[in-house]
Amino acid sequence: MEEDLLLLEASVAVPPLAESINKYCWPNGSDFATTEELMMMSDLVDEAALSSSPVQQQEEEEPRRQRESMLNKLISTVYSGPTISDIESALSFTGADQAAAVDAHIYNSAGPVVFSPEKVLSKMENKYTLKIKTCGNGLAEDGYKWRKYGQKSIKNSPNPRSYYRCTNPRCNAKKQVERSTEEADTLVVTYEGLHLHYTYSHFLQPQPQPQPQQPKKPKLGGPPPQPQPIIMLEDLDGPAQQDITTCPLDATAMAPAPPPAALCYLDDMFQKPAFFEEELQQQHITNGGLLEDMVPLLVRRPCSSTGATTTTTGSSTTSSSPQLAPSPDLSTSSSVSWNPTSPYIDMAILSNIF
DNA sequence: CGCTTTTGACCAGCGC
DNA sequence: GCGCTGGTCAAAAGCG
Repeated sequence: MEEDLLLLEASVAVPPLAESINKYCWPNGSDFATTEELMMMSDLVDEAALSSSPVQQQEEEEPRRQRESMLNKLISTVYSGPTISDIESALSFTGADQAAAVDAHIYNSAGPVVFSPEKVLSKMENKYTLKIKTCGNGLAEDGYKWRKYGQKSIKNSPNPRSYYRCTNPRCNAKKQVERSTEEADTLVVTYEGLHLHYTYSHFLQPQPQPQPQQPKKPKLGGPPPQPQPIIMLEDLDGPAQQDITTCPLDATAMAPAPPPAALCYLDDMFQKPAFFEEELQQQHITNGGLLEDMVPLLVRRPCSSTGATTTTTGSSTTSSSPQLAPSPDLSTSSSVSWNPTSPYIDMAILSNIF
């Protein structure tokens, strides 16, 4: 493919970038570049173009257009889920519910609109299942703080199912966790409902690095949480797992990788640019940082080709202290300390949205 | 003391 | 209507 050669040429022309591109190209050793990786590559190549001479830039203008076209084609090929416009459509309700109007405001490019979470939930699929590889420690973190409110033994399953609810009083997100019967080191986590907030600790509460080790609850007893769990997103509507990702993830970010449509926005957020933090902080102060504040930030902030030096360092200092059920079967949730340097955004939110 | 987990009871949905 | 099953409630206990 000619366009592929352009990418390769760009990486060769700028040696430092070549390393970076190699880092993002198939970082998990697979032979398939995810759309996220493609977008990262695109940004890196854009940098190469910007660092070139004006003449070179002019000469590279056409290849760049071709590349963008190629990326768009690839994205449209790889991703068949909801698009940004779908999301905006889903969020752009002019609800008659005045209570909802008071409680939830979002903005789009056309100005403020009223957003009714209930209507979004009814319109969008708000339940999905994750299969989470636990690396032997039986832990699964997703950046949220959960409170366990029940546990039931399930028929034809040797493992009990635990029920968790988001501790945020304004959030009705829930999840069910049970250990897979097929794979002992895999947890089946079913998320239900939208988080009406983001994980404050990730964006707003910088923590000292390295993060101090938090004491673990005695009943845990196991080894410290280890990074790089493997997760797979499973569509409830079908038995087959979607080929979402098997990328290693930070243990503090046990959440599905975002579908590609969100990638250009996520890429920006991973940088945590000053404007973004400031905006988040301001909105957090004014109304407690609800999801409806988060979403417009995602939607309003289009992909920027400037400053796209994504560094997914993903240091994993999981200091969470989830409590185990009496049986040594599963353990997720609770008391998450999000590593502020982690590149992983609140994927649970985003996966609900996208 | 406040928060979280545990666990039996209760409830609702579903199939027969 | 009845029983089964999954989901939720809430009091008690545990923990820091």
